[in-house]
Amino acid sequence: MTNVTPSAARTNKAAGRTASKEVRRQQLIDATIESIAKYGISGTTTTTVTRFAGLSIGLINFHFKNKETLLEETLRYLAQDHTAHWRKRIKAAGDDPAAQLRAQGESHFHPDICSRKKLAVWFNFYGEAQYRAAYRRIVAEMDDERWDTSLGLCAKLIEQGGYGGLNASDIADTLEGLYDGFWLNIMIYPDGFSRKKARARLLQYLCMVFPRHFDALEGSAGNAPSETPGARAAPI
Amino acid sequence: MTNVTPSAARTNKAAGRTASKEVRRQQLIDATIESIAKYGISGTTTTTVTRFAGLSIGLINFHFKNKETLLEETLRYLAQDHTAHWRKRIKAAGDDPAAQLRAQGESHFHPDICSRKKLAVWFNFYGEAQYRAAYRRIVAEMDDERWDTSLGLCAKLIEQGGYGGLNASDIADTLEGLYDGFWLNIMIYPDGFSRKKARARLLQYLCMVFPRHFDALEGSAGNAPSETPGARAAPI
Amino acid sequence: MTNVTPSAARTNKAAGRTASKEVRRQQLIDATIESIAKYGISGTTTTTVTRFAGLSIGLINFHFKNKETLLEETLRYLAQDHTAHWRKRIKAAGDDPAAQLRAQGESHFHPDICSRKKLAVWFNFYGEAQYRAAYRRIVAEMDDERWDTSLGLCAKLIEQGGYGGLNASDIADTLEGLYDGFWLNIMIYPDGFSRKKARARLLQYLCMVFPRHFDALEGSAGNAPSETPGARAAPI
Amino acid sequence: MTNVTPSAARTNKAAGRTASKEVRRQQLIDATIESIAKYGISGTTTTTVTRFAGLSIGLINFHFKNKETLLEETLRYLAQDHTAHWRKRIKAAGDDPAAQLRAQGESHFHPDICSRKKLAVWFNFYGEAQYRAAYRRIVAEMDDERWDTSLGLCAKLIEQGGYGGLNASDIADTLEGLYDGFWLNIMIYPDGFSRKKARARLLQYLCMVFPRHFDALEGSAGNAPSETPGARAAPI
DNA sequence: CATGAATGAGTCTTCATTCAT
DNA sequence: AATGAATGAAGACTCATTCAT
Repeated sequence: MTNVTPSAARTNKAAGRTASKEVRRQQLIDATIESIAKYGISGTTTTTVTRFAGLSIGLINFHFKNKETLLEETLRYLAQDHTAHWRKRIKAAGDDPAAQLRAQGESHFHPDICSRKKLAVWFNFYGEAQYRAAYRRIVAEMDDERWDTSLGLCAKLIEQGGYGGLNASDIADTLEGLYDGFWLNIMIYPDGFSRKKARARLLQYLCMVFPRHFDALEGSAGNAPSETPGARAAPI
Repeated sequence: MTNVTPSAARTNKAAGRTASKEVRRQQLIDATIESIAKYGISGTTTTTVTRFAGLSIGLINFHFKNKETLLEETLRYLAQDHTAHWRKRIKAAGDDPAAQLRAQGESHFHPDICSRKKLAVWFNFYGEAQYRAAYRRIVAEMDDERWDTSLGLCAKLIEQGGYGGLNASDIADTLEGLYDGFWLNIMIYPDGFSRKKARARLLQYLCMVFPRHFDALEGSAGNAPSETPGARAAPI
Repeated sequence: MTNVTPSAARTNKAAGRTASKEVRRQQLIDATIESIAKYGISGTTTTTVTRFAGLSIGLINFHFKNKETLLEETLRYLAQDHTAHWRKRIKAAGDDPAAQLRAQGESHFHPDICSRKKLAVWFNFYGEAQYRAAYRRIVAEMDDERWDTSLGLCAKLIEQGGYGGLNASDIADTLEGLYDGFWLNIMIYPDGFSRKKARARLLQYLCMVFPRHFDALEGSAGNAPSETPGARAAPI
Repeated sequence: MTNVTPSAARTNKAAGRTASKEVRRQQLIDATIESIAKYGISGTTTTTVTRFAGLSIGLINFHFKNKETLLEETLRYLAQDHTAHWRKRIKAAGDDPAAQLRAQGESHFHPDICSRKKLAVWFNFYGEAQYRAAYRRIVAEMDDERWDTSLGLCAKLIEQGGYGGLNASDIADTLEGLYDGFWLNIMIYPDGFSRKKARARLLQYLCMVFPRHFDALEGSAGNAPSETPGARAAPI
């Protein structure tokens, strides 16, 4: 996401009448993320978005059918952004399924993906998902692919490692829970639960499940300096 | 939560002008939960709430300072409701810390707590938490107590079981992640991820971590009929 | 229509919070007529209407579903107002079909019905009728009843008078044309074509068609002082 | 009016950058008529007009001072179109005043003039005439000439035929009423009142007024097949 | 206590007009 | 000449809150 601050806004304006349709759309989507992160979906108005984008109000309805469409496109962008991220990381991890699973998992807690801003936006959309079919569809598509990939990798590990009683589907479900749950905790308790802790807990879990693939040392290494021992500390 | 259906609404009205302040407040809080579950926080208006409650619009501002206060009271009610539930379950579990930890965990996925309606409300509040300090405070208070209790129980188990490398705080964090993550998945994929599955996955995890306390069989038992094998199935 | 002038508006406001729903609705319909007469349908906004009514903008959407509904109700009111007027006049005309036909015809040019304000409103609706089925339905219902009545009266006169080659339907069509055409001319050329002239021309036509029922003198009497001899004079 | 269909639109575009100012103006006026006929004046935007014309939005403000001017020019075009039509018909009718009057009258109901599209546009402008002096001026100019011509012809016939009590001005007024009234009825009840019927009723009236000039047979001939006997049938 | 009509600030959306290309 | 992205004023509609009854 291009970093659009009020001062950057002026630059956008300078880009002015030349900017291509695609550029403007992305500008508005970025501004929407800023706005939702700051004011929530219900506090996000055409005015807040265009103010962040440094553009005039009329533009939202020019580049998107309406505000609702802008919100959906924003969610879609976030989903594709995330999916593209872990796909790239898996590819970069080589052929080892263990490395791939770890790469996928750690992608969730990478600063580019797991910023407070983006988490806030995600949970705003989750809140609305219950009664917005369009949101659910977008999220489900992303989750399905992620889950399927997860499942495939777990299955390979189980086969490779001869892990007797394990069920790949169970583990994929648990991983999914950890990803989402850690996200929520990072969002609500940024001082008590960090990305680093999340990665460490994730590795610990993988070490426990697939001991012959994940080195216990690694897990405990990630674990080491428990930044905030004791209570979860003050929330945001 | 009292079950407020439109037909029940009429009954409320019949209770009429004599109802005590406390009754009216609870009636409005229940209606707020209904409304948020159905329309989300942003779609919840004084009108939707009072319609669910079968009362007149003027009443919200009579019994609560304003709509915002009503929302906060609703969140507080949910938090206390949940806390009371697991406290009672722990008490009922006797003196065994393992049974207590399990009771606390399973409380999260008990139908009274983990209904689709309530989950929807929770995630609506989480969505807004980012920029509503009042919500964060209410949620944090509840979470802290839960986490502390969790931590204490894990510590006891570690001591009892002589589990070498384990760190109670790590496990409490992971449990917290599983609780929240499973909630999200139950909410978004009610057909793909059930309360039953959530309980099974939770027990599996506990078996893995505290094998000398939780019987592996139990875990696999809860695991048994994987209702929807394969893909996560259609969302809501 | 109650005469709502800006000064009267204040009185409405005084009537204030007590006014019954029916009264408020009529107040808004009256204000809509004022507004359309002054600014046309396209120039009629929620603001102009409520300003004429001396009420706040929010009220339109409280008493009517939306602005469109208010417009339809206004047209319906005008149609019913007109229909009620000629029905009453026919009744007052006794049993003579000639007197009844004349009464119906003259009703169109009675000051209560054929005011510049109301004509302006009628032709605004006619302009939109082409692509608003709702308007057409309302107008058609009124017109059908009027035409049927007209037809029946003409048939009686033909039978009574032994008018050989006449066809009641033809005459009803011609009368309908005269009513509408004279309305348009009165509206556009108030100085060149008056209600009085319209009545006179109507009677002339009736005298020509039904000479044994309508006295030629009457017609020429109504004709007498041709206020603006020569050209049609300046428009509005 | 050139027939501008979407496919023709592309051709216009092809005519492209070389088209003369006059051609572009007419193209826009034709598109305006299409647009008003379909969406009404209030629904006619720069976008609907340019879409019908197959041109870009910027052009309206390039070829006309503003949208209002385009509307006035469109009305002026319609008025001149109509005037030119009956003038040509009168000329073609030879020297007989009766034939000329009839020619003028029938011009109103000629398919080129009395199309549903054009009627719709006329009545849209009449609706706005009340508060748009510019429209009234344009309409009045056309009407005055028509009325004067009508008056002259009637005067000649009265003199020729020795019609005793007749007043040319009265008849011109009545004719004007019939023209406008029949137009309205054709527009609103295309299935119940046709151009053919309108011509027949007009001739019937002329036969009645000027029996020695207009053959009764002709009138009854035009009358003959009353397409829809009985009620006026469904509106548009 | 309770009601619900009334208020008006705030939102989304439309659209005539401008202007850099 | 022509284009169409950009602007922002103005419109319809929503809804928390007030208050007379």
